[in-house]
Amino acid sequence: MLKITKKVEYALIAIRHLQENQEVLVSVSEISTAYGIPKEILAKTLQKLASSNIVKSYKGPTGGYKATKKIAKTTLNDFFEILEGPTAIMDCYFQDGCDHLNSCNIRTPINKINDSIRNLFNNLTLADISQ
Amino acid sequence: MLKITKKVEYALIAIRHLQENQEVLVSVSEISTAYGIPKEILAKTLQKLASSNIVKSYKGPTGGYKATKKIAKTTLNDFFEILEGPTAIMDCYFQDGCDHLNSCNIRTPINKINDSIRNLFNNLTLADISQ
DNA sequence: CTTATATGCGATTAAATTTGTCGTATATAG
DNA sequence: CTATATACGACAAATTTAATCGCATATAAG
Repeated sequence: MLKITKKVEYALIAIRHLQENQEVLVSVSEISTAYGIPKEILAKTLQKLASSNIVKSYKGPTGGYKATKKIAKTTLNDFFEILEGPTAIMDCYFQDGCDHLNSCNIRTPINKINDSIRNLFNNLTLADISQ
Repeated sequence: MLKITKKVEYALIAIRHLQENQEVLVSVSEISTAYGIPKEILAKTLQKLASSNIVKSYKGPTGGYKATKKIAKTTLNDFFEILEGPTAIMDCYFQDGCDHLNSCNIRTPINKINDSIRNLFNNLTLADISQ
């Protein structure tokens, strides 16, 4: 439990690679072969990052991806939510429709844990964890 | 991602129920029917908590479980690790044998995130999240 | 001392989630 | 025009999690 997904792992790898090669455009294939990551998954992951302007994409031959200045300022919480949706240790934190609401005796603990984690991730940027 | 498991959820429910009924022994069946939790899973979960002395068990008819004083002092990290093993957002944090070690460019970020989470959970007790 | 009821524990099956693949469309440099 | 890149949706495989089953051990009560 409390594992990050491959999508997030791949996104971190890609972002760091782009940051280390800011002067050129890097294609999905290059990153994919360099780190042994399935191309299609990496492609989709970078597409999500591109639509959130975390990276910038360029189409066509000689196209590829480029790091943006937004990366450093992005919080871990935003980063995770771009890729995976709301940060919640249980679905009932964001969703309604729990069957056990009347007998539920763990709302307070669940909310406290969740708030702590969200607070942690909202106060850590991608720059913070990079060095 | 970053979800807690049902085992942890059930353990939290059971612990809180035991704390609210400290004067009596409570059986698995009682908790199971009160909250609509599968009996066998709840039983195993409480067995783990019992072998870590988070709760105390009594066999035989009229037997059941009882909260202990250790509960309040237990950190979230210990609690999670009793039920789920080491807290790690990626397996490579605790295990060896990663194929990508040479090309891995995210060790620092992964370790920083993991350390942050472990630090958070080591400084939160079950008492802290209960009120 | 037998019986009913509780915990203790391992193996197996079912369900859900995550991961990876495939196919197709669109943009663009040469 | 063609080759190569991103963009996006549907589907399949693999892994993880959740739940079930079966049997053993302890013990209170008649």
